[in-house]
Amino acid sequence: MPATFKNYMIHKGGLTLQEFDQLTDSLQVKKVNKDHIFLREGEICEHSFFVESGLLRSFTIDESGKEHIIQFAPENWFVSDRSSIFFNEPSDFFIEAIEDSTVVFIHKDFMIKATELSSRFMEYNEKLLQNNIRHIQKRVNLLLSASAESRYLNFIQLYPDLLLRVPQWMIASYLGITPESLSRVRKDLASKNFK
Amino acid sequence: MPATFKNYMIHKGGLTLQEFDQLTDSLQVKKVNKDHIFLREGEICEHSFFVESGLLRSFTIDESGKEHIIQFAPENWFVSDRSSIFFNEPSDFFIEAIEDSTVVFIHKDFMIKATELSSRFMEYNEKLLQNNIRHIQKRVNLLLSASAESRYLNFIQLYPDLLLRVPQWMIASYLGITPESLSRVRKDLASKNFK
DNA sequence: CGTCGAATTGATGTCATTCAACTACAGTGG
DNA sequence: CCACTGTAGTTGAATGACATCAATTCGACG
Repeated sequence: MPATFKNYMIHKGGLTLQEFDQLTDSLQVKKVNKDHIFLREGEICEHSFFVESGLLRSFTIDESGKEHIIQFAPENWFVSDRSSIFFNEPSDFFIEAIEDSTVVFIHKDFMIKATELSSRFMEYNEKLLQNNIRHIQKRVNLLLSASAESRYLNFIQLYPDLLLRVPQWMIASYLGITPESLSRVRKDLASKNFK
Repeated sequence: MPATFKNYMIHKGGLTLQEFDQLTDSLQVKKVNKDHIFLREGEICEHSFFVESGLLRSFTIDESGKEHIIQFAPENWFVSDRSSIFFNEPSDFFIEAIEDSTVVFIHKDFMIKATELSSRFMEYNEKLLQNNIRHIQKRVNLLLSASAESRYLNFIQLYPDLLLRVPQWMIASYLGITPESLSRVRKDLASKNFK
């Protein structure tokens, strides 16, 4: 019944129709409202989430109460706390809907079973992992080397679609700056581009 | 002949002695001097490196010519550019010895063959990957949320042994600050602790 | 002993934060 | 329909954290 997810698993994940149908026990599709919380800090993450429609974010809250956004997950993205799932540890972060969304809850068993069932899925899964590493690694690099402005420019070229959908203060949080600073960065850029 | 590595693969990596011996074609042990470069930006990474003794680092160089240290690899650590190996892409970074070192060159075939040979090794390998993600993720978090001082404190409790071996300007580079700033941070900490 | 890179220190500059005020707007309840 | 409220975004002024530049010291090593 999760049509998008099913297609995704079959076309990109390397599962056959029959394999997929053996795994549906570990899946649930849910419609949730904006602000729904899927995972809280301290909980052990039991599911990955696949976004069929809508938009999720994952974020931490530091000792001083500030939020730091780890990742946005729009349509056809996965989000979860891999470490929490894999090592069975309490999660460091939160996962929340920032739009009304339709989300597939993928129980951790799904991945295990799918991996046993299909070597092509296993490869796909490793590819996801590797991609994830590449992605986070780039982010570390940016944070180490780039100014707020160039991080923002990088953001808009990586996620042009999100610009319109994500409130500005969340983008600031993703970039590691304050909303005020982002506002000023944008002002600067605007003045540069129109003269 | 790489005794430490062999032990490591058998005790932690889940390989049997016989399995390991089938794979030695993909291994070479080399002694290299300080400043030896294992990988340059733009090259495709063909090996993982296992440090038997000594100390390596991986780092990027940004457009303005500044180095940013990604990782230190002391004894019994692995270092490589996973993304470059996995996706067959030019590497973003450099790998270099910062002490005279003995290093096992692990050709990318090793991992592939070992994974086919042993499901226990496969699990071990995934664990390495997951650990890697956890580790980088924590770093992103620190960079987003913590001051230079607390990043330094975090560093010394994570890698107390490296403190003595790594020149200070490299630690600064790892933390994403200038050597001058790190010097001042240390001065501050010293004055706090002795009064 | 002289040289070179690492580390420290001081003076100054820059970028981003903080705090506060203000605008704009969407949602709520009277 | 309008006032009330709360949140997002912008702007300004002051502050703070870290960078930059330059000078000096320190220690390792040839």
